[in-house]
Amino acid sequence: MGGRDARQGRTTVTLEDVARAAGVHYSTVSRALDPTAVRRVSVDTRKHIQSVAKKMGYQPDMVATGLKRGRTQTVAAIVADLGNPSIAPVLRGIASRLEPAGFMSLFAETQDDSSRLERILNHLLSRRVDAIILTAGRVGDSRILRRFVGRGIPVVLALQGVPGIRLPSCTNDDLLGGTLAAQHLLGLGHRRLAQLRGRADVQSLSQRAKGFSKAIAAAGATEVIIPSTAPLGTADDGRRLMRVVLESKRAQPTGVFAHHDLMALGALTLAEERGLNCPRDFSIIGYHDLPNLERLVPALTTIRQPLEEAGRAASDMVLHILNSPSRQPRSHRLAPTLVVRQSTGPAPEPVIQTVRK
Amino acid sequence: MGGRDARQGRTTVTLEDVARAAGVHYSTVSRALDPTAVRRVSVDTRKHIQSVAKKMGYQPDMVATGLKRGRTQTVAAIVADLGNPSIAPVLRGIASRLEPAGFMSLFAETQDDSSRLERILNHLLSRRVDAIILTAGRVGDSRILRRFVGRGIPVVLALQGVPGIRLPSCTNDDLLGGTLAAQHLLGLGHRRLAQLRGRADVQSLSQRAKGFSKAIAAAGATEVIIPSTAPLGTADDGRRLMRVVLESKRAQPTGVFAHHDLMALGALTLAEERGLNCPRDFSIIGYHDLPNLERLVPALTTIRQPLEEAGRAASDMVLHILNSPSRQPRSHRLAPTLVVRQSTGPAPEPVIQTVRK
DNA sequence: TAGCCCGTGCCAAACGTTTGGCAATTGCAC
DNA sequence: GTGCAATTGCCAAACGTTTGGCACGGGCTA
Repeated sequence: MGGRDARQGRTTVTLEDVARAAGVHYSTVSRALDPTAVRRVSVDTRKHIQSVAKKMGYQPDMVATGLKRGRTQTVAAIVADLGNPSIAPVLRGIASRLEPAGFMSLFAETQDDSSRLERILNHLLSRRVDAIILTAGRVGDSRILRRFVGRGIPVVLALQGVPGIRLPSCTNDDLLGGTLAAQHLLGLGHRRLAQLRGRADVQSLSQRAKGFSKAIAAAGATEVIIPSTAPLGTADDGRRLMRVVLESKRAQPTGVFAHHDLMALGALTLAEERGLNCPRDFSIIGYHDLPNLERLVPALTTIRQPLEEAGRAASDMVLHILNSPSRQPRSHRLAPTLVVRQSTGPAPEPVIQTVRK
Repeated sequence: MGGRDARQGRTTVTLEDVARAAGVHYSTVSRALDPTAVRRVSVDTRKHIQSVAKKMGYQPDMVATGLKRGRTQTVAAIVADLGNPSIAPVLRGIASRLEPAGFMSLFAETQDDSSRLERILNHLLSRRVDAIILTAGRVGDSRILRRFVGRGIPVVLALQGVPGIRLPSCTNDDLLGGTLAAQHLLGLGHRRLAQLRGRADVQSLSQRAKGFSKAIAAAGATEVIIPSTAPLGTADDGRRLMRVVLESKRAQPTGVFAHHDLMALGALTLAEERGLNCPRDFSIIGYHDLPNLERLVPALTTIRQPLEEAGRAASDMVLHILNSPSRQPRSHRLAPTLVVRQSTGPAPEPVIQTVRK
């Protein structure tokens, strides 16, 4: 009695405890603490109850609330791969928006496995999560997702769309990204350009390719087509594709666009092993602006996507849907930006480069 | 009637729906579906009910279950920074263990902010999460955590301990890591060694330093002490500390141990800028085995920690506590391993190196 | 054939909230 | 001083599940 933190042990303090302590009925406590039901309880009882509740450390049980109200003030973000360095900023953007709105954000990982996605969605549904933000869509997932949107739980897509289902989404403008890459190289005087492409069946990558090609065509410059593509977008892929470029009999491109920073990295090291100097002999530009790569020599020019903003925008959509479920929000497309570093420079004098073996 | 997926709309199917369809009381359905209550219902009613439930797509509502049972079959893992590349494998290890045990694992991020940690813990508590795995401990957090262990919810620490509170934990053996680094360099014939240290007030880092120093002393070799430490462990820090080494008037070390791969990276580029060749003139070894760095030239020799195993071990502890809350499990300490690549080699001939400016 | 016990299924009370409805109280105008 | 409305607080039913207890019936033993 009179001690600090009188309550102890594993017991949890309920509405009824607060009511007893405050000398009112527990439903009055519930009303006093619910900001939307202000007018049902007088202002001084309200104040009194609030102070008692605070003193007792009362915290509403979201499980009970969830059962009664049908919503749990929780939004889940599902990602394919937590190890992907692009993901953390997105999740941070999500949390930054949801938290002030009174929602908790929880994260789960599919490991790019559709069956795991299904299990996660089942779990979340049975835990009555209020909405889902998905950055992990794969081709076959529309069937699974359809079951859930049918259940009335809002699903918003971030970063990538899911083919086969129409959902509000917030993606990056990869077409513009490819265009920016091309325009940068063209602006430096390069007239023969090539791209090291990622998988054609990934929409974002094919968009990058398209934006790049169109900008080159529009400027009347030449694109040296490399037919093969990179299955994974790793440094090894980059090396392999760059080898194709360098061993081609045709005139070499002086500007290269890699669809992924790691590919650019691999391409760069291979070219330097073969005696070429970047950016003197050729320029290269990557994509993603991966962390920890700024320190490379030469530091990589790249395309940066507004990841945190993508997370924020996706959360805003979710909040919008939860507040006014009447109408679906419009999908966004966010603009990437060019980050110029040392791996791109003026086009070399127009002498056909020969590879020194 | 006869159609596929007769049920539709946003309605959810409850125990009572199943009971009506199966022609039994809903409590019988509950028992038929609960594997621990097998013996209260005959085997054929059981089978019948199960098939009906499956056909109707019944899924128990964990919110209602949670309210009644007090547990939600959910474990949360809290991390400081989702962008830290060491984290994803740990979380994957956690999920891999929890999932087959019937638990869902959810992730949350503190952004290394104690107040956010407190808010997250409150949220999780009010959502009746069954246990918490924390990899985000900071010095001041013991007070916050104490409140939660008092509430009877198991907390297990992974990767790093939290000073000031005794909790079952599963950490990496940094002392051994430092020892391995030293022994590797000593085995290559290096006799003058130095370390680029991280913050002394981070326990894991001071342990690395200690292991390294002790192994050198035990071998009768010389440690060139660099007094300053790296506040962040970035490449910039590495450059700065390496500059101190190279500009010292004393005889240069030939083997260097950086407490973080990125520091090693910075140190390496600085040394090469100053005309030194790695591994001919000096060897360097990092820590963490960061992804995407294998491709560097020279590829970094480093210490790899068993991250996924740390996640698995932490989950095992959680499951153990949940199954038999009587006794606290013993804390683990996991052994890191040495990954030899190209940045370490035989010690150069014993000629005092001079830095070419 | 009577008595017991066990196997089976139903009832109803919780878990901690929210919330519509109603009763009690107050303040006001006449 | 009475009637009325407005204000405030209480009751109780729900949300979907778990689970102790009880009733019923049938098979066994005596």
